[in-house]
Amino acid sequence: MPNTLILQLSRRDKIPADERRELLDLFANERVAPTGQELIPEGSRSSFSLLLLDGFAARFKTLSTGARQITGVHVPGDFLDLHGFLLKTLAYGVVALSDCRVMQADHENLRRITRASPHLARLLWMDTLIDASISREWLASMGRRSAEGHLAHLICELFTRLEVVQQTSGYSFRVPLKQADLADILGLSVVHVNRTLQSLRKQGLIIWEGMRVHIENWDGLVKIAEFDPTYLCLRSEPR
Amino acid sequence: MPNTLILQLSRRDKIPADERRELLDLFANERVAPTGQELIPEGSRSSFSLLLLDGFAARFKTLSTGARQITGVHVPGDFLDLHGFLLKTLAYGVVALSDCRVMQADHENLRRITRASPHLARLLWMDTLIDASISREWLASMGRRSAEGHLAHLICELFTRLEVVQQTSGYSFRVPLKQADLADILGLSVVHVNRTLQSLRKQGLIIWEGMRVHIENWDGLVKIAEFDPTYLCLRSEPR
DNA sequence: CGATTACTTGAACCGCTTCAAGTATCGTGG
DNA sequence: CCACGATACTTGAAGCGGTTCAAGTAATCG
Repeated sequence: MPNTLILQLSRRDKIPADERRELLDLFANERVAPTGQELIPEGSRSSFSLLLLDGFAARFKTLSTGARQITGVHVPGDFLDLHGFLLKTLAYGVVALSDCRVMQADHENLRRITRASPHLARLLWMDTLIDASISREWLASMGRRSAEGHLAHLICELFTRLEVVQQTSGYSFRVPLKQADLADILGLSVVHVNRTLQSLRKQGLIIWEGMRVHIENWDGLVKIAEFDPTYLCLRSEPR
Repeated sequence: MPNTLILQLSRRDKIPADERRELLDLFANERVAPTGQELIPEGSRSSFSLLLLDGFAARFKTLSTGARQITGVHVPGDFLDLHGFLLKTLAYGVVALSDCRVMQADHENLRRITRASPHLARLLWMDTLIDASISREWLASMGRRSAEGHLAHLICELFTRLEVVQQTSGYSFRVPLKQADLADILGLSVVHVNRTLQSLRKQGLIIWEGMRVHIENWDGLVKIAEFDPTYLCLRSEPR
């Protein structure tokens, strides 16, 4: 079932059949969470980590004003909280942005297979490093890109990540994000997200209708986003 | 020599003497880099990772406009690019913000000791996870905190991190950051950083003169920063 | 069909940027 | 030892990007 994870990992390194089997055996307790449910509460401790099989989820932090900042978006094949394996206490919550299907990997088992297989340990470590790399790229977006560049960059990133897990068809893909979610991702107000989307539409770069996104002009979008996929580490090499 | 690394790690877990020895043996080729030198060039590949022994360094990305965003600040005892061990190609450069002393750990050796000792592997993995956790907290600052809250939060974080490596005396510490560096960290203009600093000073929260910072009112600073150190994982527990 | 939620639009406002100039500090060569 | 240049910091004023408030429209759903 967690084939999307295998798709992600094998995009970055070769994974022998026995390691695939060990990975797949890791997961149990498949369950479904409806849109809006807190999959992992803020500041919680847990004895397992969740793998997202289906849907979109987001890491978030809520400030005292009630403002919410989303610090990461997860697509199928992503771990939601693999860092919880070692950090123990999570400073952030994870919420389902759409209906989600997840499975859990007990930390006990993670500990067992990472001790037994240094290569699997490195692959999982790498997974958390790519996660971190995305956060850094988001920091650059927040700090130094315009609202338009930032949004364009997000669209480029989501498209690229969804392509890896085969959730695109041509330049079209499903993104179950409301404009309010986008606002919390981009650190903008909903009103401005709306206007920024319109600007991208008027330039003939994208079509965003409901939850379907179509990129009309990839090169143009990449250009105003200054999108360079290096940070997503999509080359397969020994890790 | 790399005692600050041990200070950091043992703040999060117990480290047996033999592991300490193995860690210390990892590092070689101590060298000094003057302020402004690029310790690691943008987009580079490397066969070793650097540990910062002394000074301040920063991860940065430069956009086509020439604007620079700093996505992470390093203090003594921090790895500058431990993620390079597995990611291979680094999307970011690292620059010395002050005169720095560094040592290097060959990836070959990292591979050897992480294979031999699962616990050391987990400690190093954890180190990169804390790094990621800081990035996420920075995202929350960038997106949803005011300039004042953001700067206050940075000061709280730097104080806390420097305390771990015993680089504070009371509420005073040395921070070799120019206002231009602060601007690139906070994603603001130099002018506004200047005004925001003045505002914190006028409220009697901090004294920032040259490279010396003194926190006059910790509780007040924590309050406007909404600083909660959970994300720094400062509790010692089995990892 | 009515209620709720998502999206859209307009207008006033404000936080931060930009531009431009001035001051302070410090190292360096004459 | 001072004059000079370079760099960091500071200040003022105008402008813009994004927010906020408020209202209206469209889509969704029991």
